[in-house]
Amino acid sequence: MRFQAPRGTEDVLPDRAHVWQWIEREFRALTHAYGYREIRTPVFEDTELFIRSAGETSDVVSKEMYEFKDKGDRSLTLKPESTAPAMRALVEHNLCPQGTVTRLCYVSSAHYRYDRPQKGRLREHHQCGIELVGSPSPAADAEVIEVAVRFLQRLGLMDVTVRLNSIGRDECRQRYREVLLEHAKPYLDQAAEDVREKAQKNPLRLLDSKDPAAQELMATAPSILDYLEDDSLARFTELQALLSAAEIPYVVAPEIVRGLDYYTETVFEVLSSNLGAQSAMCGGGRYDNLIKELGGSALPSVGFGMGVERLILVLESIGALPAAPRPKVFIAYHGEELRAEAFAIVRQLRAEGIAVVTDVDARSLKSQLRQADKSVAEFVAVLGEDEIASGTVSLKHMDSGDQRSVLRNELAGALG
RNA sequence: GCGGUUGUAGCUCAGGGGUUAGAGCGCCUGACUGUGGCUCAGGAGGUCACGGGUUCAAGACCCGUCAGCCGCCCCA
Repeated sequence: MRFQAPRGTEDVLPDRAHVWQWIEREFRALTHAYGYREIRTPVFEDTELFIRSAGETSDVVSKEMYEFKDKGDRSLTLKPESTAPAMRALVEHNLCPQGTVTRLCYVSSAHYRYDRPQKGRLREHHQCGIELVGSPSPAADAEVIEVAVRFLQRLGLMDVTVRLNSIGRDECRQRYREVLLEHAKPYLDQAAEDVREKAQKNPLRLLDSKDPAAQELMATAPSILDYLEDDSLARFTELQALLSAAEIPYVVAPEIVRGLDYYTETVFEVLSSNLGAQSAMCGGGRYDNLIKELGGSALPSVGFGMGVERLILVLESIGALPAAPRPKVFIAYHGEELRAEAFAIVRQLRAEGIAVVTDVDARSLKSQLRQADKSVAEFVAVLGEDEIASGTVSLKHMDSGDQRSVLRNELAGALG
């Protein structure tokens, strides 16, 4: 019986693992510089947590949850997103006392959504993200967006542009929905059943529809920005000023809407043309009501999530993946009789923290050189009868081919 | 969840009813029995995704399942 990885999941193989390590290392370093502290939450949560936060009618909750009952008859769900779990933990452990601001991040956290897989869309995927809790200031939004952009730039994506919008507060959205439905009435009257249903559930969805007829209609639709409350508009304006001052490239995109119900005011995303239909690399926004909804105090907050698999696809498409780390030296030896002697050298070098590979099978010297070549080790040290006699090794630099004789007790230094 | 498309060696693919299924790359061994990459020679490696059916005969045709990909829905 042969098995394959479950549908929509991917193995990270050794040739790629260093890329993940690099992304995680860079993300930790950057978020640390901004004062974010890592949080790790369980892979599953009470199902109700996601229903309350993302919203009963959201696609994530209504059709994409990995929900199951445990042996104690509890309804649990593999987390489809990380904001709600992080905020659950924040409330549970009182991580953000009234009047303070708390910065949290998560690194390659696993997420599960039961959807039809395609390139860039998996049933298990990973996100790096941050949450800035406790501030209503547009400076908080600006900081979060800045972290996302600086991170992508740091990885080598030099032309990233943030797409930015404000969807206001509930009252504003309520009014705008009606205006939008009215505008779309002629279109909806002759639209397909599922389109009408979708419009009924969430009229804002019409805005980013890919249907040409809908797009044409939306081009002449009133903008939500004209319906924002005065204070929302003022905050949105100030956010743009802050982004400009920080030299964050952005465009206002009134059509963007997010799929989770908890978003308020600022929403944003970063797209890439290298991802096909699943073009969003990063998405986020403000959620001023969520924490209260989860039983905490009214803490206005903002955050983003970034898809690691999608990020890697983009980096790969522009040739920006880092080279694999190289072993420092391959210890080759001539014949099985010299293996113990070779291993003694190997042990000594490793004890000094040097990355060393060697052959366990005592194969021919030619074979060992080939192994060394494949391992991309920087050096090969050859140990044979002659070297034993003189207390040396023959040290070969693999890139140049230069070879010289080095005393055994000077080997570690010669590798430097 | 809907529509389409593909599945043959580790990888990229050829073979589209007729003996023991092929190529390139990769892998292993060898070409002065102490030296990688280049070249040459040899070798290993396949339940032709899986299960059923049609046929004298199926890798090929039909049905189902599983999986990948493309689009939609949605999203990271």
